[in-house]
Amino acid sequence: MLKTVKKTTPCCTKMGMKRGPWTMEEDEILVSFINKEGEGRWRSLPKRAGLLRCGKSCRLRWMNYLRPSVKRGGITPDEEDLILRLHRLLGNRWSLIAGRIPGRTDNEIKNYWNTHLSKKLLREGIDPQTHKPLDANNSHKPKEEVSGGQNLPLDPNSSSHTDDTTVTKISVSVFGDEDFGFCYDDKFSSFLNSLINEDPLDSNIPILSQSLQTQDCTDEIVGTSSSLGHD
DNA sequence: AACGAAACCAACCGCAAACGC
DNA sequence: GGCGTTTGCGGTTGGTTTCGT
Repeated sequence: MLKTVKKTTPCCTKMGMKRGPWTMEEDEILVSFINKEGEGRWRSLPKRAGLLRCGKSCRLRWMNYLRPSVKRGGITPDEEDLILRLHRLLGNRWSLIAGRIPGRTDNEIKNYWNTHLSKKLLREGIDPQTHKPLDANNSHKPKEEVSGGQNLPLDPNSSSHTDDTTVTKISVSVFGDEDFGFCYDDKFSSFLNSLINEDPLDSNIPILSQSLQTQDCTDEIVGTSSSLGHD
């Protein structure tokens, strides 16, 4: 799987690289540089901008804090509801979830989930990973193990993000042990949109079925997993 | 007022896919 | 097609703030 043993580059531990919280001066330098030169080429950006930070750190700071589109402030109830629904569907695919919530970053949503929502679900007796009642999880092992499925909408173990841009497997066992198979991203996107625009949880099942039925996903289920939309 | 515990969140780390030569 | 580099992701850490005693 891994091509070769890669020399990791602990960029932030390099000599002279600054770490920790960003100062206003650094923020200003980064913002004005990106406004002038644009995003990208993160690795060389610090040098070009005159910052004593690693590229990763600059990118993170920009993406999570400095971008003009980043919305600051508390998560609204609507957003919270959306996060819950998307997480039930997608699992810990924070960037995917964030992509559906304008102005919110994956880091912010991840933090909000870990500090608020997962605890809230636990208080309500719901497993934050499976979104099933805790009792149900304990009393009987779900049968998706038999079919190779998992409790999570998406396989938590294979946490690879391989398929985000090509193919996405939706195993919506949460909604009743159904495996919807593989769908290409545009289909998945429209499916998510339908989910977002529709209301509450229980009504999602027909929505899922309907939207997926119309998307001839089954064509992609068999035989294409090896090509996975590449080339 | 002082202290410790809990909560919060920005930032870091390591991994893997995507990209480019 | 192979290989090195860059980018993006999710998990985790640790510093700061808030809360309770």
